[in-house]
Amino acid sequence: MYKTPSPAERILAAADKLFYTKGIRAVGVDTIAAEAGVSKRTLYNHYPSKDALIAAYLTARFKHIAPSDAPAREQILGAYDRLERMLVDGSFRGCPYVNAVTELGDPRHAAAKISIQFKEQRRLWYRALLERIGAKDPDALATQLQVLAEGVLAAGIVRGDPAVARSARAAAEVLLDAAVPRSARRKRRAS
Amino acid sequence: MYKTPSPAERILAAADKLFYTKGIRAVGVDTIAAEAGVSKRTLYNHYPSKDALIAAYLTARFKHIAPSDAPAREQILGAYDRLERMLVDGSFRGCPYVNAVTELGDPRHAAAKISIQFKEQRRLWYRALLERIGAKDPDALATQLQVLAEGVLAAGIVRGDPAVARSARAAAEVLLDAAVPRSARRKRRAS
DNA sequence: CTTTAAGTAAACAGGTCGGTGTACATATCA
DNA sequence: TGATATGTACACCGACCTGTTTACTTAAAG
Repeated sequence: MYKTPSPAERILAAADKLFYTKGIRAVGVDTIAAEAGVSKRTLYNHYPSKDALIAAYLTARFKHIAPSDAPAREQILGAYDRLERMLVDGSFRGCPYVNAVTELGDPRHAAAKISIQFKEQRRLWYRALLERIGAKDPDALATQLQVLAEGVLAAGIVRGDPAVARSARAAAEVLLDAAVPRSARRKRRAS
Repeated sequence: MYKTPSPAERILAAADKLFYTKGIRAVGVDTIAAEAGVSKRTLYNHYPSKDALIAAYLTARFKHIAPSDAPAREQILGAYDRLERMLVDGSFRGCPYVNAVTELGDPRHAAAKISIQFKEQRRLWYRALLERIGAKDPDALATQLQVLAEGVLAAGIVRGDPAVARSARAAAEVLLDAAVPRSARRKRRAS
């Protein structure tokens, strides 16, 4: 059923794994080529430079969150549950976009632009859900919820305690309760 | 009045500036020696390795927050105001401890231990203040406030919008209001 | 005056990095 | 069959990295 992955796909998969877990600057192109089971020449035939490979790596991680019909509050709080699951995973290394900007330093690098786009996409996801439940000032609250998530990712790098994610989830609940008008907070019955 | 800084001090100052603004891996010891106006030999006489210099750089940044008699709530919210000021500064590059762990990757590096200590110290600073105003569950709330701050630092790396810090401050106010018992929230009169 | 400590300048050692050049193998398709 | 595209294997380049060595200069202390 599954086609054997093409060289380009294997290269990207190897780059994803190594760039994320070891760090972009810590991994050389030779290592990626070896991990992909591909010669360095082939790697450079598919990606003209390491920078291009970095950009492809970040773009490929740019996963859109599947739209869902679940209650908005559940979806939002679910994001923090996912963070908690990421934290317990041994290969957790924080946010790949923040890491890339940190490691590369240069704000003109393509990675910087991709990272900004990703963060904004996430913020808009929060905001759309907040508008759906009629939260007041959904724009500011979306920023707050995302900063909270960002904080979990950052804190998780230095000490991956999943309790941090649970605390953030609890904080998000407080913020939601304070911003969602009482009329919209009717009890949901089991279905 | 000011003594001319010793070589060791100049080296540390140069390392601080370059490590923070350009990144640890992006800066070589030669560059630091040149910036300090010191030969490489002298640098290695004071710091036996780059790793030792990195550790010294992080330790030197380990500033304890000056204890203050100001109201606890003011002190806590003031932390977010300081974040906002950092964001507008052009040389802002996020949290040096998180950056170091990200850039070095190795969790056994001395930088990792130093970073954990720093983060825990900050968390305890929040907690002590929260206990003083009788917040309920000061331990969890301290974590939440710190995650919020951490999130501002991380978000500021990819897009240094100071509005993020203001949003975080507002979120902190909501969290504080929800956790501080009504009895302790008596109006403070102008003095 | 001489000794000793601490500094400079510059070359060097051994290694890794990103990236290229060359020669050879394989597979597809006209 | 033979042309073309795509792959491998591997040596090679220049640049830069951490860290060391050598030889020379200062400056203060006994």
